[in-house]
Amino acid sequence: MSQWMSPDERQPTQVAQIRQSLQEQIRAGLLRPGMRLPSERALSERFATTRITLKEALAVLETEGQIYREERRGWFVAPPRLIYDPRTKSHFQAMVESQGRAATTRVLQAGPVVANAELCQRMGLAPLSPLLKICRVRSLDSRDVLYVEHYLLPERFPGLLEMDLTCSLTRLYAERYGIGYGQSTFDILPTAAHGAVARALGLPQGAPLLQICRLNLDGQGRLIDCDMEYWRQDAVVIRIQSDPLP
Amino acid sequence: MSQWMSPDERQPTQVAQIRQSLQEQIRAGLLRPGMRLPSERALSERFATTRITLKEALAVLETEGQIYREERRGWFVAPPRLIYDPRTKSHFQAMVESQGRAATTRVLQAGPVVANAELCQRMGLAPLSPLLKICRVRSLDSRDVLYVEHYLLPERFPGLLEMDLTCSLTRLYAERYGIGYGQSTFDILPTAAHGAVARALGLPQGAPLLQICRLNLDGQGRLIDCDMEYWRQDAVVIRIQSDPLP
DNA sequence: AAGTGGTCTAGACCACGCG
DNA sequence: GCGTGGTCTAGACCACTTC
Repeated sequence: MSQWMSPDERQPTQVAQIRQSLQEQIRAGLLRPGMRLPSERALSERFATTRITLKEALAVLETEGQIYREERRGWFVAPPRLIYDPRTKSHFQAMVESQGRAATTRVLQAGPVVANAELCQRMGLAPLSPLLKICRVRSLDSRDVLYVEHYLLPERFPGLLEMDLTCSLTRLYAERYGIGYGQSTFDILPTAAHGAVARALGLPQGAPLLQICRLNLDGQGRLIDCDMEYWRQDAVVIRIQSDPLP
Repeated sequence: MSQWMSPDERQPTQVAQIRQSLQEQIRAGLLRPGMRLPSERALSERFATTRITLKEALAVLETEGQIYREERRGWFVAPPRLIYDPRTKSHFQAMVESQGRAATTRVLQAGPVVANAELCQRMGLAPLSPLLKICRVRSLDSRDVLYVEHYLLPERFPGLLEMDLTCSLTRLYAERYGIGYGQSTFDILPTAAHGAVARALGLPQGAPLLQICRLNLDGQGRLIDCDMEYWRQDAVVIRIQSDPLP
């Protein structure tokens, strides 16, 4: 019945030892959240190894979300994760502040676009449908952690582009258009940073990300919008409390 | 208002080109789900580069979940993802079969343990509390994709270890102990493979994983168990449909 | 026995950040 | 202009899988 657990733990690799060593320093508080690590060259000397091997250890810690990088600026110790329940629609600012932290929002782009194939499929649209696209970056304690693309049906939101898009879109929907949320669907999956997302969050190409695609319907079951969220994966933990499904 | 999108797309790196090339072959169906890729050495020759660079491209595709590896066996094209709503408590087999796929379960270990610090905290237990630990590996179409550790309160489940633990624990709870689920809490976060998890799923140390920690209460709000799930991150997409929270 | 991925070495050049 | 991370080269040995 009970099976033994691999009797011979093989000796740890250099990568594992370096990872372990850095993790210990972080846990002990010697390397504090937000602090920059020494340069890769300095670390590789200190651990008597090459940069490649050292980078491999950093990559594992990055995958675990214990450290993060800013492109060409260096490696930093990850602050505590934001607790995020995707069902509490947006009010990003309120959610962040209720956890004792500071939020800001920056609009990168806002304008009409033509839906691409993936969006048409997700939103159930006719090919080449027009949409409004709003790109925003949101920060947690002055650190950019979230890049969001909102895709809205233009006919439901006339004049939206002239409004202040740095605040909650949920509030704009409700107060200016009388549109409230009903059922929503979320897809959560890890992915890698590319193009616009990588640039917006200051990540190198290929860095790990947590993607959340939300499809929002109104009280009558009609489509409101589709949001593509890309989180720095060290910055967040998805926490969902639920009663069981029927 | 609208900001231009980085006017000069810098020329793609070798890593990006290799990634692009492999992705295209996969999308076109020339490399089919489950197929093994050529060896790293063969690929690095074909792309006229070194193994390190080639491996970097494979690592990005792995992060995206387009390919996966089996330790020392090679790289494979990822099959379609299982759609998983963590709120539909277990019945792993039923969930898998309803999506037209095949499930199996293997018990690695089952026995009493002493709760570690993390578990005491998550479950709100006194230090050194006794628990029952059940380790299982679950496969999708003959591929091991999920490693689960269940931690149960021993006083609620006398004699459990003598039962057939390859089938649904949910069913055992209900049929043999009259215990059903009430509220549950899920934490979802990407992490890296280590030790027992890596061995159980045949992953190299440091490979990306999706961790889901579930804390299950019964109808009276009393703790039932805590499950630590570790998914191959290419094998699953978390999909949650929900009405908005009050 | 041959071939594979896992691990590691010892460099190099470049674009960019920062002072 | 210096140091940084980002990218890349050209090898090597070992443990393990597969034949």
